[in-house]
Amino acid sequence: MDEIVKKLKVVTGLENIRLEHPTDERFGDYSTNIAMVVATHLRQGFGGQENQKKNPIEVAKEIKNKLDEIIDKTDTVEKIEVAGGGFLNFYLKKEYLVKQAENINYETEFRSSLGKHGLGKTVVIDYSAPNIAKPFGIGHLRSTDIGQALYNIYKILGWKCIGDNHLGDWGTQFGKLIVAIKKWGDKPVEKMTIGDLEKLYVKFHEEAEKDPKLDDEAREWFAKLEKGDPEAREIWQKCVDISIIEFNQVYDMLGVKIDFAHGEAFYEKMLPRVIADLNKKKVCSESQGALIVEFDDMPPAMIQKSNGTTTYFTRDLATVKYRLKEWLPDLMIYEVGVDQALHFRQLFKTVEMMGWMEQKAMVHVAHGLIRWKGGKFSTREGKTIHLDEVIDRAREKAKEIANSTQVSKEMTAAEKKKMIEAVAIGAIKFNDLSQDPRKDIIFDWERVMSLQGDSGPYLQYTYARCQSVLSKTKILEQKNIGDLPKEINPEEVALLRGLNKLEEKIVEAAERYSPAVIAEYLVKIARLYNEFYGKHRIIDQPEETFRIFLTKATANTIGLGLGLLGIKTVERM
RNA sequence: GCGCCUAUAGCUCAAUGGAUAGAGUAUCAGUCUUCGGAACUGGUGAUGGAGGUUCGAUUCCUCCUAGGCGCACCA
Repeated sequence: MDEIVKKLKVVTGLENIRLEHPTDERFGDYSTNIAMVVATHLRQGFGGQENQKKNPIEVAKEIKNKLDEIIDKTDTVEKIEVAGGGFLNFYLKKEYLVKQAENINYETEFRSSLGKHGLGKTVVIDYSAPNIAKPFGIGHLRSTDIGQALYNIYKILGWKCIGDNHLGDWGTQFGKLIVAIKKWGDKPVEKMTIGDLEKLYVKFHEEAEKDPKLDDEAREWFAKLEKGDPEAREIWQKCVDISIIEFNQVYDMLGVKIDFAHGEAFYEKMLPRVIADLNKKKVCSESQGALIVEFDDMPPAMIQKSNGTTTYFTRDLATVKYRLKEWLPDLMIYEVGVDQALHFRQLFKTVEMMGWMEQKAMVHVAHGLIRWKGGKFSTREGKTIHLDEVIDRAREKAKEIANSTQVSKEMTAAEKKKMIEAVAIGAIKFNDLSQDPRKDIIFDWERVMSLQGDSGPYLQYTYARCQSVLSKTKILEQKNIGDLPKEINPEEVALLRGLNKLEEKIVEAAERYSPAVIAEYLVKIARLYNEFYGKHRIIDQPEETFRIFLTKATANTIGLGLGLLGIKTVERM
């Protein structure tokens, strides 16, 4: 509310004025604590000694009186109140709330208004990044879901977005894999599945514990690979091909599309140049035969191992250099697990030392690790959760519920299958996206499979419910509302207020790098709508026009929000 | 040993330094003469501990406890 802020500045003479939404509906649409701030300042002797004994409520009353004189009350503001502790609460006119909410129903205009936030700016988002020759686990699912959602959010705000899938397709692990394939592989590489490759990799680690010489062999093979040894390159290429095919199936199923998939190997040829750059700027130094970068407050990072091979730190530096040159980004977001926090702190610092980019323009969205409800998440014991299993179980659950509903009986087999798929994937994605990315996530089958309460399907259900209502009304023009009903009930006011927060929630999600902001918001909207729906009839009521308008705006809000989260809507479920 | 992160209801999560700490789930009790019950209404139930800063602290600072992650030839 620019108008209120502007007038508050005039009255108080202060620049730093922020309006917030009160925690409780009864306190209006906006509130400010400015009177408390002013009172504190007065008490401390700022700005005029004669007022030193003012308490916040008196100050608030003074401000309110002055505001009443200069604020135009014909249009937006209904009333201003002074509340308990000295809060100033602003109540907006219902007509104004409705007018705001109408914006949502003009999708083209609404989107173009959203698109002004990031106009002219570019962001590179690094996400998903599964490892070649390893199955797609739920850890990478988290990076994929959150990364894609951030991509969608920045995009709708007008940023030019570049998504890059930094595939783990290079490194000593391939030395290990080659050794394992040559020693224990029981069929040609091209006939192997990703599961076979994983087993060989696991076997390598088991054997290497008994015979440490295997590690040396693996390092040698990686050195060969880096030098372009034909046999090593061939095996490597086949492993990459097998994996990519499988990953693409996963992305198809998830409805994810990533602009580029420059893996680590892509940067291989640029590495000598990067090392030369570092040397030239004297950013790195030699230590025990290796090249390292040293920091004041962090352990050193390794650029080149003593046997001449590179590390992924070097490749990440090359990646930054490439991205800067190619896309000139204003912001770079890395959606990678928190276990790599130190690596990225070192990387960002080094990039700044090189003068390539400021540290603050690089963000590591460090998502928490996934743990079992009971305790640790042990990958060593082979207890990784494969994505396939999760989706299969979600599908079963969705099918079970669908079979008990009336609507699904009216569906064709194809429609039903599609719906079940959307619900299952929606449930899984929402589970990831509805929590603060930074926190560890407790993997709980019951919660992931929950299709009720705070869940993806709850949103899909509410959307479908809106569509059903809209299909039954005879009101044709649902976008705007001519005359308001005489009275707007509390449920309707609450819903209107909620709907009007869509834009600021999208902005907040981008600022906090947290799709969870949107997920939480959508649940709130769905709840407000369902509460309204439970208490008031829509069709064949005097207020039908207005209530259809609310229904339309709710459907549009949920539809747009779910789209940002990468969750499909369904017309019926 | 050093560094980073986390701790909110039985469980899983919310709360830009603000008003009576919100949801879901579980549990107990209700709503089907209904535009979709994958829904709605009500009850029970919480800020790890000790200090500090502030008009005001779940939020900021210090210490303690518990857990997680990381600390050069893995990524």
